[in-house]
Amino acid sequence: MKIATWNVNSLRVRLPQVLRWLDVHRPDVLALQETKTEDRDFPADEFQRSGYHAAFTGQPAYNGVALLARDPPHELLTALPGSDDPQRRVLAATVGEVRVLNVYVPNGQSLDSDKYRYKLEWLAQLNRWLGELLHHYPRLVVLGDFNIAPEDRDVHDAEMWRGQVLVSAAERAAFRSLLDQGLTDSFRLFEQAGGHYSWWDYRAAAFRRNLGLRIDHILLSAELAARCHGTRIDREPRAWERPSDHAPVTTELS
DNA sequence: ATGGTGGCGCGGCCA
Repeated sequence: MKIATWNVNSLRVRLPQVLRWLDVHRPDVLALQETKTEDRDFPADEFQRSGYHAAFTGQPAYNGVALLARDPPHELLTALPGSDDPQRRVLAATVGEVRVLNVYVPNGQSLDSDKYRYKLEWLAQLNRWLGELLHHYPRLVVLGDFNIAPEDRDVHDAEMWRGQVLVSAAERAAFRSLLDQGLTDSFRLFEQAGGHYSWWDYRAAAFRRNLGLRIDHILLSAELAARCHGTRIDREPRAWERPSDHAPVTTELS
């Protein structure tokens, strides 16, 4: 089973790239973030023609998450439990025997921002939900744009980034809490080296110079981690014309 | 050079 995640930074702009990528890689599940698409405008028909069912929760201009799946997704949830947050950042569904939780974690903007406090509170809510999720769904994958580089080796220049948003100690502690509850960063099951990134700023030719961060993750419950054969970051679409600033990440499970 | 690029939507916000 192939499960992938991709922050597309506008599905309207990136639809041809997503269809192209799906056609080549044929994942069983693709989680999208930053669709920036209202539900009534979601291009479900286009994905249907490519053999994918779609589940989605979106809003105009910002946020928005979706799941594309070859088998129909069911038991949909579109928010953190008990949350009345209007920002569309969560989509959970069951596909086959796997529970999939697609997240678009808030960016946080800067450490002195209200958005940073919102990010940490959002992560605390996710952490509070996770124990229950793992209890109910031993085959759980939590994936998406976490907007956190977990360790210095996930950052192109750790000294330059030190203390900034996406790498701060509080964000990393929140990410670590997800792992401590029983999730595994599937990328690190197979690759220990630095220099592997999933996001590169549009500015300053960051991709060409590989000045990136690894902030898109596929986290697996113990049962799924034991079945994981590999997780890779596909840099190819980042080099296409008019790319997303994020690369897709894919994991393979037996 | 507190810049740079991109998306949304048409001014300013967000990443």
